[in-house]
Amino acid sequence: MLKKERQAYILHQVNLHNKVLSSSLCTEINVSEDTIRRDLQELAEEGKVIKVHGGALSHSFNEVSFPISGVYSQNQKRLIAQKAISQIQNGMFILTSGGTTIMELARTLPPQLKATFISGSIPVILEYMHHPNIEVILIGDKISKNSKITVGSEAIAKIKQIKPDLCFLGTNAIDAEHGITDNDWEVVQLKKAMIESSKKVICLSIAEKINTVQPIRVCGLSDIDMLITELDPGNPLLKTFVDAGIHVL
Amino acid sequence: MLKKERQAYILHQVNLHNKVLSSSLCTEINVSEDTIRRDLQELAEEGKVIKVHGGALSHSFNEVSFPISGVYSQNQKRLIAQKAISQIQNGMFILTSGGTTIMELARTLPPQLKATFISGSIPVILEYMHHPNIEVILIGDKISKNSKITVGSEAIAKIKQIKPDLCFLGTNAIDAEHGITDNDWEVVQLKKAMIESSKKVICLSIAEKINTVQPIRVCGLSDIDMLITELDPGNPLLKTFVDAGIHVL
DNA sequence: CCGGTTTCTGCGTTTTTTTGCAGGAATACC
DNA sequence: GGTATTCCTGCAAAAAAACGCAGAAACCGG
Repeated sequence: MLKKERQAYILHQVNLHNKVLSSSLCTEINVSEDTIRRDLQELAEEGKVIKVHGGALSHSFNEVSFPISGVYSQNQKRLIAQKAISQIQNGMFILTSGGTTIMELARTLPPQLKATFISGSIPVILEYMHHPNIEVILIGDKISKNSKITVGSEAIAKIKQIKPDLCFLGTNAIDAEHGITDNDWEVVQLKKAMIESSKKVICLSIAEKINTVQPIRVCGLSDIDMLITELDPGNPLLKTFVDAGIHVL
Repeated sequence: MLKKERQAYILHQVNLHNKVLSSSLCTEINVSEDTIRRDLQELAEEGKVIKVHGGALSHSFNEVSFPISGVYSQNQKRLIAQKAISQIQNGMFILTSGGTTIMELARTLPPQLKATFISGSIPVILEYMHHPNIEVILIGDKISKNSKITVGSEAIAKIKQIKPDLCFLGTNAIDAEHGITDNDWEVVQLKKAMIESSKKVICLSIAEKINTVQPIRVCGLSDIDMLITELDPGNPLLKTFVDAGIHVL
C-alpha cells in the first residue's frame, strides 16, 4: 500500500469517526506502528488531524469541547428562553428554579413585561432585579453555597403557600422512562414542591439532557404540562414525550 | 478511551450539569479515581473547570458578585467593620441589615470564623456566600429594587421567629434625641423587627451620620446596646451616647 | 543496465506518558 | 472530636512515542 494511499485512508477514518487509534490502524493496514505514527505526525504537521497520545482526533472534535464564551450552549438556551417567554402573559405569577437556562430566560425577558417572578436562586434573582417592570419575590431559607439557591423546609413551606400560574423548571436530566431526575437532594425537594404548587409546569431542557438520567427522581412525565427544547417539536427525539401527552414546544 | 476524549467527555458533563463528582465519573468511564482527579486537575489548570473537593464545577455559573466600586468613606467603614468583628464569637447567630457598612463587615470577616449570618439584603448575602465557613440564612419576601433588600410582612414575620445573638444595624441617621431614624418606611419596619428579636443590638454608623435625623423613626437610644463608629470611644461627639448608657466602641 | 542516492519501512532500544496502587495527609461530615 | 471520604505523593507497570539504524525499494543520471 502506497504511503499517500495510506494517509488518505487514515484521514478518511479520522473524519468519519472523529478519532483513530494507532493500534487499530496498524492492524487494519498491516503496517508497523511506527509507520502509522509517522503518518499521523505528517498529517498533524499539515494540520489535518490532531495527534494525541494513542492515536489522533479530528479537528472538529476539539472545537466542540471548547466553549469559548460565557454560558455553555448559549444559543440553544436563548432559543429555549424565547419559546418560554411566549408562554408568559402580563400579570402572571411565575415560579422558577435556578440553573443557566433559567438565567438566560431572566436575561431575555422583554422590558415591557409586567409580571411577578418568584425564585430562590440568587443568580436568577439578580437578573430579575435588573428588570424595570417585574416584581420579584425571593424565597428565603438557608443558602446552599453549591447551587446558590435557598433550600430547606422553610423554603418548601413557602412554596406550598403560593399558587403560581406558571412554573419554569430548569432540568438537569429528563428521560421518557424515569421522568425528571437530578443530583442534589435538596434541590429535588424544592422542585417537587414547586411542581405540586403550580397550576402549570413547563420544563426547559436543552436537547443534550434529553434521555439522560441522574440519581434522584424529581417527578414523572405526567407531572409536566409542557416541554421546551431548542429542537423543532416534530423532532423524533421528542416523540416519546408527545406520546406521553406532554405539550412540546 | 483516549485521554483527550475522556477530558472532552468530562468537560461536556460539567458544562451540561454544572457539576460532576469524581466518584460517578470514574464508574461512568471505568477508570480509576486517580485518573479522573488528574484529568480534573489538568482541566482546572487550563481554566476550563473549577476543581472542588469531590469533583468539579462549571465556571459559568459560579461568578455572582455585585459591582461595589467607589464605596463612600471605605476606610472609615473598614475600621468600623473591624471593631464590629471583635464582637463576634464562633457559633453565634447574627442578624444584619443591609447597607455599605454591613457590606464592608461582610467582606472583612476572617475566613476561619464559623457563625450563622441572617439577612435580607441581596448584596450582603452575596458577600456572605463567598465565605467558606459561615452559614447563610436568607430572609425571603418581595424584593425592593431600590434598597436591594427583601421587605414585607413575611420577612418581618420570619425575623420575629428567630432570636439571634447579635444584630448589626447599619444606620442612616442617629441622634441623641431622636434615636435611629431612616427614610424608607419598609426598611424601618424590618429594622424594628430586627431590634425586637435580637438579644443584643449593635449599631454601626460613620461619624458623619451622628446627630443627623431622617423622617421615620426606627427606635430610641434605649433599644441600642452598642454603638460602633470609626472614632475613638472617648470622642466628645459620642459623649451623649455614653451618657445614655450605650456601650460605645 | 548499473552504481549512487534518496526515501520508505521495520526493528530494537531508550525515553516519555499514562495509569493504577498504596500509604499517609488533608478535608468534610456528623 | 471521631469517622469516612477525598487528596496527594511516590512508585511501578504498561503502553506509546522517539530515536537510531539497517535493509529494501524506488528513483535518477549516465
